[in-house]
This record gives sequence, C-alpha cells and structure tokens, in this order.
Amino acid sequence: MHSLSLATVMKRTRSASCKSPSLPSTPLSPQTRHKTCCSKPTSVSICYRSRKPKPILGSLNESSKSDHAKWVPLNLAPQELCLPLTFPTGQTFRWRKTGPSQYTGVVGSHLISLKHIENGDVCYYLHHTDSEIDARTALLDFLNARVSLTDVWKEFSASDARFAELACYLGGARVLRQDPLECLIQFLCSSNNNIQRITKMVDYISSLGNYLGTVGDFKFHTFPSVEKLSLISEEELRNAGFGYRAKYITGTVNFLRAKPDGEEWLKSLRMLDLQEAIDALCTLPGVGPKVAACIALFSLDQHHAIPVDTHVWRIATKYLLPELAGSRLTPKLSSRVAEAFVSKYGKYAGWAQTLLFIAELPSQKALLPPQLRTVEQSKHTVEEDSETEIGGRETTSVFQS
DNA sequence: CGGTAACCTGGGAT
DNA sequence: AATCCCAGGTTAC
Repeated sequence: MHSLSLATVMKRTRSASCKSPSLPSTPLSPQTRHKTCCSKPTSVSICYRSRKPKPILGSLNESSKSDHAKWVPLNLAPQELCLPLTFPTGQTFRWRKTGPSQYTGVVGSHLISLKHIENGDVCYYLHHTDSEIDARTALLDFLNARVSLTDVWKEFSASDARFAELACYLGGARVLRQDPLECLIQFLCSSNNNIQRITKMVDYISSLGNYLGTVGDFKFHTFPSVEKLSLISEEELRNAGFGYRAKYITGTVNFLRAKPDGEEWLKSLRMLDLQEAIDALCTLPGVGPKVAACIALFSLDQHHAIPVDTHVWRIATKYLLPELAGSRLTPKLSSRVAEAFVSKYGKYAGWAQTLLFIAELPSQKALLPPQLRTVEQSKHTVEEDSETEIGGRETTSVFQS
C-alpha cells in the first residue's frame, strides 16, 4: 500500500504529506481537459481535489496580491509551445500541474512555473533561483527554444497530409532538452510501466535531491547527482515498489560512478552520431533500444531518434509500412520503423514522432475530431466506428487517464 | 541471429 | 472474487 511513500529512506525529518495526496488515480479530474491549449484562466486558485480548509502555500507565498508582477513573458507564441501538450505527455515525469494551464518543475537548480496567459503566450515565474538571468537562459535551453517548431512542422506538413491535419489541433507540442542523467533515470523507470507509477517512482528518487520549495501540494527537488543516487540500495528500491527496475537503477548508477565523471560522460554523448550514442547507452543495464532512443531524443540533441514503442509501431504499420501489419515488434523491425520515419520526416523526425505519439494518447484524443482518431488497440480488429458518433455533437466524453 | 518467456506492480476489464 | 491484460521494455535462454 505505502509501497512508494518516500518518507521511509529520506533524511528529511518531517515525513509530512509525502503520500502524494493527489495523484490522480481516480478518473475524476475534470480540469485535465483543455480544449485548446489556450483556455481562459477563469479561476486563479489551485485545483484542489478535496476541500481542505488549510490554505496550501508552502514556504513561499507566491499567491500574494502583487503576484503577477513576477510573471515574465517568455516570448514564445502558443504555436511554439503548448504546455499541456508538452509536459504531461510522457517525455518528463517531474513536472506537475499546479493551476489552470500552469505547470511547475525544476530546471537545474531553478524552481519554475510556466503558464499560458490570455492570448496563449507563455510566461514563467521563478519560485527559487540564485540568478534570474541564469534561470531564463536555462529555461530557454530546456525548452529547446532555438528550434522553431513552426518551421519544422511546416516541412512535416508538406510531406505528410495527415501530419498537417493533426498539427492543426495539437499545435505547440515541443520536444524538451532535458538533463541527460535525469532523463536516463526517468526512462529506466519507464519500461513496461504506466505513467502514473513512473511518476511516483521518479518522485521517490527525486526526493534525494536538494529541496527547493513547495508549490501547490507538491514538493520540488533538484535531481540528485550520481553520488547522491549511489546512496540508494537495490533493496530499498525494491521495497519502494520499483520491481525489477531496481537493479537497473543501481547497476546504471554504479556504471556511471565507475567513470571519472559519469554526468559529464553522459553529456558528451551529445557530440556523437545517433547510432554511436544509442550503442553507448545500450551498454547500461536496463537500457535497450527504446529507452536509449528516448534519452537520445529528449536529452542528447538527437532530433532524429525514434523511440519505437507499441504506439509508434501501430502508427507505422498503419500509415508508413502497411506491409508489416500483423507482425510482432522485434528489434530489427523496430529499426526499420525508425529508418522509415527518418526518411519521411528528415533530421527532426523525432519531433514528428512526438506529435504522432501524442495524437495516439487516450488523454489527448479528445482534442481531435473523430475522423482523425486512429482506431484502438489490437483487441477487436472489428472496427465498430459506425457507432461512436452517438451524440452527433463533438465527443467531449470522459476519457481520462 | 530470431523468437520467447520471465520480470515487478497496480489498475481496470472480463 | 479470480484472473487476465496492459502499461511508451529489457534481459536471459
């Protein structure tokens, strides 16, 4: 039950509300729907699930009256960055929704909130930082701001009509540029796992880092260094509910610790070609082709890395390589899929994959008109789509996740 | 080299 | 209630 409550191993004296009180295991989270990326910010309060009288402000009272004075424009238009399509869609598991169209997380040692304002533009708020200049620089770097999503998508759309149509509804879905160590550990947790549990596991590990502050109900920490990570034993991780991934983590941490500077070694993979980077990553325990591609794409500037999973496989067999429909996903076929993506979309193929992947997520499908929703799993090969348009009206039905 | 069976866990479906 | 299936896979035969 309390398998993943982080209080156990942590040196934090106060084992306060570490039970993650509002992890949305229940399907009742009405506010997770956002019809477009820029919905109107009607209420200012943080979304509580149960009304507790206690006004949760954490240590920093960021909700004082002259609050929005501290919100700084990022000069990123909504078509360049849509927060709900970028943060809760599986590239990072360390950001939290802390308000209507608002997300909070850590970049380096900076604790930052991002939100859309009325016109859809993005602003940021620094809860904790030693240097506002550094924070902004780090944030822009983290957001891959040097890449123009508009330009990149223009090319995808030119070569793929379906992409062009999806792009109309899912604009602003960016690829982040995360810290390699942080990315690596997160995706070690991701194998054969679901987003909710991955998030809890990542949260458990993160609590070893330096505490930066609390926003909403959530505590935030810097991501722990390799040295810090080496303090956790495999047994502790197993007891915390990591399952067989426990040995992946400790094994990889030990591997990195054996290097003169493991973190620097990881970063140096940015200099390599994609295949070399993948090969290097695959020598780490628990890292196979899929996880390696995720790390390469989301943290190592390998913009044409293609993480081939079941979703992408489904997409590929439907639109790209129909002759492979019906086969099982093997490593070899997986690299064939990756090649197909790259030859169709070019050097930013990973960015195209990201959008197509998001379009497959049950949580995002509601954003799409029915004819753009690809058909479900493999279960019923019979497609009974003739029945789905009951209401006649747009389906805002309940598809939480 | 290609195919298969374990591997941990929890939530939802049957 | 018991069981199966699935979740952005990897590893060992």
